[in-house]
Amino acid sequence: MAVEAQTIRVLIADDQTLFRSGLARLLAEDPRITICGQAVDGDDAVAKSAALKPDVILMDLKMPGVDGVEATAKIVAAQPAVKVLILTTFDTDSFVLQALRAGASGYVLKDAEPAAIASSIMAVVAGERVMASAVANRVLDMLTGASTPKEFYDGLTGREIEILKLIATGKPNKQIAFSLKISEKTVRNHISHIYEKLEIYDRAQAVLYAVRKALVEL
Amino acid sequence: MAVEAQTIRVLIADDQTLFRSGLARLLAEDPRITICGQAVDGDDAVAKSAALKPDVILMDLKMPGVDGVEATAKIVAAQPAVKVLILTTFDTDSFVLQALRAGASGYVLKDAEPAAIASSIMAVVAGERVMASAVANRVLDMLTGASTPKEFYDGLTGREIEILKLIATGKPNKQIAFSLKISEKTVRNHISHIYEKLEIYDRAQAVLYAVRKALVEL
DNA sequence: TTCGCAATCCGGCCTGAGTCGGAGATGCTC
DNA sequence: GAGCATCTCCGACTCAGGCCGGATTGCGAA
Repeated sequence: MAVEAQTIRVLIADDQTLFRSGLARLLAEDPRITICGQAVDGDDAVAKSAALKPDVILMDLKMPGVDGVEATAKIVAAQPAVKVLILTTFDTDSFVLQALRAGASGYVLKDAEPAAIASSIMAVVAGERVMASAVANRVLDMLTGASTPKEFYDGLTGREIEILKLIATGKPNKQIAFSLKISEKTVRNHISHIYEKLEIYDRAQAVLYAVRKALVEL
Repeated sequence: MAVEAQTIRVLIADDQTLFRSGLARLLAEDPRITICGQAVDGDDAVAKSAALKPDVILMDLKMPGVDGVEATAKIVAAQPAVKVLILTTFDTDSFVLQALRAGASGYVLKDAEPAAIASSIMAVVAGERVMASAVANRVLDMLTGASTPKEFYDGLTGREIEILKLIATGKPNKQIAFSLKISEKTVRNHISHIYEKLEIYDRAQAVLYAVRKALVEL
């Protein structure tokens, strides 16, 4: 008990058992850290967080069912004192920002050194925000750039992103127009602008762009 | 030395440092197993395999540059005695079969229990083939079904899959026809058949199908 | 051998998609 | 107020994409 009061209590949320176990084992070697539990998906993370009241949650973004972003939002809302540290493979570009908006204290890449994870945990407990370098620049650009969330999708406007998402679900223009309650011609104009900005030529490439940027679920 | 002669020497190949380290730590606890090295990509795996001569290689499928399938083929060709055990997240459906064709001794899922990994390692060393259940049925169907690799992609023929892959890279029909040295009309006919079999209506959905089935890289 | 299937090709037909030019309505910024 | 960006709409045009019918070759199974 006296020991636990001094160590950081960490909850690991990741759907891959092997990764979770390995990470738990690695972190357990650090005397400053205690693994207080493991969660296999977003719902489980929310529940275990409430029950175990950890200091820090290591949260994977891509999980079945309730994903990391949603789980982060719920946990932060219910327990503001809990720090959420996102674990990402980095190929899910856009979700990192969403997670930070949802209240995460930072994120680290899955191919970081084990020691770096421990350091990051200590840092967020101290109230700092931790950002792995690669995406950090863009995040900082967003924050310093007078909160303009632009230029993240190559200058697409909100409406264009909205339409791009619908394209990427396989919907034809007519259905897109119906969904957004606008004319089909307008949809086509938007799409033309999208192609221009992304320097692509047709729908198939638009779908690929969208999945690469993780604008749609697979 | 006497100890090493009795333990299984394992090489881990995975691009995620954290996963690799965690797995190494987990396996190191099993007295029957010794981690003799780690590789960060396919090329590295081939090189370290030649240098370290491990008994078993745990090989991730999705790695930057040379992927697991190619590395497996090279290693099996150069060192037939080495057993390659594929580690997969399971969302890369098609590559599992390719890896097995390339000479892998089996595959295990990344969300398996740590103990199961150790058991699998022991099994492949003993000359067995290890298959995680989920995909195994289909693999068995293929083997028992008089070696007909059909019905794996909803009944698409080889040619159709070939064309579907090209669609999913964003190529228009004309370029597909040129690549395959066939008429564009023929391409369109094949595509019609693809749509029929997959119960879809256009290119965008075909692209989505392909990325879901991991027929194309992102 | 006959049958079926895969793969190849053709031509015609129709629709969806994408381009172009123009235009009105907001709303923000300088 | 002028300028700019965004969102909206329209008409008209072109063409790639998708569908249908029909036909040939070759291969493997019945």
